Amino acid sequence: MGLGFAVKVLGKEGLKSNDSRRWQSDPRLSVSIGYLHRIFDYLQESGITMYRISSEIAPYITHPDFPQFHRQLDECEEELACLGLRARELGLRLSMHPSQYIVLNSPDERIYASAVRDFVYHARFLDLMGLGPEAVIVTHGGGVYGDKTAAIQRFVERYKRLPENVRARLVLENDEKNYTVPDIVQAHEQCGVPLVLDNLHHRLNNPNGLGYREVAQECLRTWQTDVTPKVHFSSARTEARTVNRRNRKTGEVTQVQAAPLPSQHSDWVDADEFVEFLEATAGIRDYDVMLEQKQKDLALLKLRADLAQRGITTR
DNA sequence: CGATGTCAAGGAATC
DNA sequence: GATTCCTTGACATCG
Repeated sequence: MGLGFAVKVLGKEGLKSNDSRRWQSDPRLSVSIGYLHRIFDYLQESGITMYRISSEIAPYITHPDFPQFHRQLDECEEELACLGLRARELGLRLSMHPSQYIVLNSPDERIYASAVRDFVYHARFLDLMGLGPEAVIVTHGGGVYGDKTAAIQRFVERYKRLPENVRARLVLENDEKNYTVPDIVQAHEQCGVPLVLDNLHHRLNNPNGLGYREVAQECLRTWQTDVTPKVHFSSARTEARTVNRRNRKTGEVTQVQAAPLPSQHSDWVDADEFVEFLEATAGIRDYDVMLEQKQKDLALLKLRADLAQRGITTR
């Protein structure tokens, strides 16, 4: 089982995950690629084999108002091939996760069109790196718009019409508000999209009270036999945090103990909870785990150590 | 330098 | 139909 983390590196100073300057400063994908090389160095040093690349890696590349950014992939073909070669040498499993604004099933044709543009850019980015089918693009079901069946149907029809290289990488994850595991299973049955199980989202959005084993069985079987399935795992924050709250009228700032929202990610993985998940899903099929904790790579390394103490080894 | 405001983008709830 | 929240981190701006 491989363990991965998302985007931001905390274990080493000065590692940026993308060129995040504003458009006025002419940010560039080539700068981001340089950052990724440094991150790959760190992954190699720390023995981490899975990583989610920032979706902001190519700044403004699909922004309708800034055509000067739209050709960045063409400009960086060689650099991307070189970066991808390195990723393969290091045995990295890479992935991407477009932002919440990318909604394939929106009834608004313009939003649909921009979602396709964004997926096309993500897929081409991974293609230019020469990565295999394990390098997936994760998305959510989108909005419900008052009729979930119709909304799922729209996702399915549009998925079928995506370019082949996008369909080869796009995978669907259950979310904490709209699309449950049974909902995304319905989408899979109609278009074949592989499914990513997110344990925390499942805990928050599980009206039928399904157990980890049954939802894992449903999701893991949706992946081709030659690609290792991926799940998302995170422990929820349970402790209250001290937050500064500003009074709207007076501007006065007071410190308040904020109860955790059930959907907030905790700093660290609860190893007991993780083992519980492992045991619940044992024997179904091998899978990789993308961790989504606040402490990012540090949480991964701590979990790896905690698991090793229990005799469980991870990549 | 620290504090605060802003950011390209959607959806849903609220009025 | 318009406004606000959701949630997030880093950049930009202001004092």
